[in-house]
Amino acid sequence: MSETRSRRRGAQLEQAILDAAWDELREVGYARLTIEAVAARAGTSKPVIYRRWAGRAELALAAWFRQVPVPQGVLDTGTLRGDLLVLFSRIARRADSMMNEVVAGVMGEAFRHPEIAALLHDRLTRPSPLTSAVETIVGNAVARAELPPLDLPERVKRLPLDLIRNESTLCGTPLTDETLASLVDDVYVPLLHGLAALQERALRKRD
Amino acid sequence: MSETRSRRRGAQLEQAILDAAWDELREVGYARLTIEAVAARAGTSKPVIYRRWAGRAELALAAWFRQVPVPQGVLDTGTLRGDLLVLFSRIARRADSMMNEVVAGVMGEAFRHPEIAALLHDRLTRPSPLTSAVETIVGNAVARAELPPLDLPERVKRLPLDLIRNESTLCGTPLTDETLASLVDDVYVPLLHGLAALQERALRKRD
DNA sequence: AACGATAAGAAACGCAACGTATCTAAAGGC
DNA sequence: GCCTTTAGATACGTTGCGTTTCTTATCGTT
Repeated sequence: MSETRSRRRGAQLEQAILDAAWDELREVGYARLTIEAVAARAGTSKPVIYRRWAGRAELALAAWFRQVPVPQGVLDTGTLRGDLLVLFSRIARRADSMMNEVVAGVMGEAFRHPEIAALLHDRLTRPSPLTSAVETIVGNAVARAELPPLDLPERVKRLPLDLIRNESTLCGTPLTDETLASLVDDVYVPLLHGLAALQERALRKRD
Repeated sequence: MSETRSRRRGAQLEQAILDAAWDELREVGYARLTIEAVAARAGTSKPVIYRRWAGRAELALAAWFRQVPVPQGVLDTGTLRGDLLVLFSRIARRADSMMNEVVAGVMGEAFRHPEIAALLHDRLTRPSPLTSAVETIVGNAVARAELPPLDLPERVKRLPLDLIRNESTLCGTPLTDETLASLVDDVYVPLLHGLAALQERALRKRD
């Protein structure tokens, strides 16, 4: 056993810690994440971690944010509903792997630490590959004349993720196809039609 | 100091513990809830609590469920949007007092304890005063001919609570009036119109 | 190449809360 | 008034916290 492993510093060490934290998150989840375990796994010690992050929440968020979202290929099933179903299940698949438990756990602490809440909120409301996927899908539907032209409020672009996170955090179990279908059929598609109709109506009234 | 306080048992003791747990929840939140503090506050001891509940999550849920929702007076501002705004802000006011942090915290543990997830899910999807308030409001709007008649899927009845919980858990801070207005104007009202339109369209096609 | 500032790594700290086990004596059922 | 149940008290070992102290490897500078 070589005791000669060189002593890491700076960015290299930071990466190793974040990798270890991510692995721990995947194995035991946020609730059982301990600084000590992360330190052990990264082959370092607690003070090194505490010098960089204030606590579990910051560390977990840093580890999470570093995982770059895999850019997803464009999709076009030919119908709005079909595209949305694919999008929703992609989100759900990615979501239930990890995110929800981390989000839930971190949120619990965000209650007392506004700066953590801010980090989290910022991350989850920022435009993302996901919101632009929504734009593309709706744009395609409009081009197909499945929908009248419409403006998407930011909140509506975020809604798929919010719906899925909500559902998935409450269930614990992975979302079923029926649930995803219900989100699309009972909520999102009607919402898009309603938005388009109301915007059209407002436009007509203005003339 | 009278050491003669009678020794409570059974239901009476249970109430006292749940009251103490609820008070602790309001004071320090779920993240800092400790069994020891609850025991101390209730004037009892840890084993008594562990004999009844398996851990923090179960205790917190029990304390929460026991708090009966205050039945709210009927509301009728004369418009769908107005009624919804009142409803949403009522929910938000009640929600951010406690619920979110407990839900977030419990969800963090639900990840590893399916039976807790089930309890929580059951509680949050069950018909409630809230879902019937939605029914009433929408019913009134239909009666006023603000909306065509429509069936509300269960998911749509639950949506106001879900939207507010989502927003409120992410923000940490109490929801602003603008946020509530955005939920109503960008999401819920369009959704109702879209649902009505699609249902109407489906009906017409069937004939 | 030697020096000095920086920061990693190891160890130990007191603290808080965990969940459990043991014991006593008080309450309620019969 | 006996007897089963169980509340309440106490103490236990354990875990992880967040911090402190100290040694020494690494890096930038001269």
